Amino acid sequence: MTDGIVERVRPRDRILETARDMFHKHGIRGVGIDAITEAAGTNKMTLYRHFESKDDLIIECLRATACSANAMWEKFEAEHPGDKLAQLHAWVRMAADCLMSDRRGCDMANAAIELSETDHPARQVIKELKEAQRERLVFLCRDAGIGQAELLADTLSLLLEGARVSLQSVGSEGPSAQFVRMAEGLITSFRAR
Amino acid sequence: MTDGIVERVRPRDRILETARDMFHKHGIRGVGIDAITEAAGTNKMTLYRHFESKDDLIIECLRATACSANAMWEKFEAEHPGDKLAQLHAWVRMAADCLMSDRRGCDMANAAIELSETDHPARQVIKELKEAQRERLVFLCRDAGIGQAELLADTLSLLLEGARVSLQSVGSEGPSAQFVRMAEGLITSFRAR
DNA sequence: CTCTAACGTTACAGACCGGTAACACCCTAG
DNA sequence: CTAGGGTGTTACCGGTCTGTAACGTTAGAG
Repeated sequence: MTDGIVERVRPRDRILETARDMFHKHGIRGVGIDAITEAAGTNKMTLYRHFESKDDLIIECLRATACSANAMWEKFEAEHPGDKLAQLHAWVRMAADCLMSDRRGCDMANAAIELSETDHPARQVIKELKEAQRERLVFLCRDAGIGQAELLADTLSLLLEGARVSLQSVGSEGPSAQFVRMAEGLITSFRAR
Repeated sequence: MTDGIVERVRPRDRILETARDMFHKHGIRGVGIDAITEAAGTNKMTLYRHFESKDDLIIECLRATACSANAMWEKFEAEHPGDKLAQLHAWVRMAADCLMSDRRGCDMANAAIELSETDHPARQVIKELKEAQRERLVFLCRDAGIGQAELLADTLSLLLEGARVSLQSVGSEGPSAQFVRMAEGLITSFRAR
């Protein structure tokens, strides 16, 4: 009955990882506390000893997602140290991989849509984290020597956001299939200005 | 106790309109049958006499939304008969108005995100209706004399989809604020090719 | 070994959900 | 006037949800 290494992981981390995975796959409102704890190999009481409420768990999941995103940015810098343009192309590639390997878009955006209450505690977190991502992309474009850096960054942001949503409504054969072509075309176009 | 004209509208239509409005504002999973019937000035039994289930009601709401969208296209043609390029610009203006006047994006896309089950009956409807919208935009671009019509149409689609999602996560000051500039820039760029 | 803190188990509260049954009512077509 | 279809009312079913209480168990630090 030993689950080996898995059992060595602290319940809190197991809950967090399981919740992230299940929220991502089935949506926040589509997953209950019981389902999470069972999948994490623990129980409801333990969950509520580590998280104040489901909303609190949601927020922690979003923070963890933001953490993963930040790790991506560090990977870009590590793989192309100093070469900001190469990092921008790496961003496009990463985004495309994300579109191909996963049919459920961005956790932040999905959460923002699901949690329609304007005063939901997660909304502020989503906004902050999304703004941070936007800023990083703007800086990357600027440091890559692109004139209208903000406009390119915002355009790329909307394209990716749109592609991840389109993927969920019309599937992988829809407009999102052209994402790389669009993004690379835009970068080329902006560099020529 | 007479509600005047409102009372003259058949319960089915009142339910449909109310459900559309509430699903749009609060999300599908965020609105219950009881809340809809109460807001529509009727009751649960009457709803279930006109709709097989909540899923059925959802689907009918989406069809109604698609109907409204089709009315938009006819308005473009009526306002700029034969002038496809003007109609394309009208599409951009319409999209921008939509972004400014409403903080909750596209009902289809939101539903696709909320209804994460891959076999949900609404998914097929969403896909069909979204594909129809895509086709109309492609034809419009083509008839406007644009060479890479599919690519422009898909890019504009993703931009709008992304803008509507971004609006919900970062608000109106985010990347979506630049939507018109992006769209018009793209049209100009594609026309020059 | 003992003490303690984390964890597990069971049961339950209270609310809400989608959906149905039975029955009373009203308005209109004939 | 009357028959009947559409509508309203009430009560209910079974299920699921978040969150809590009380108590038993385990494992590691000292």
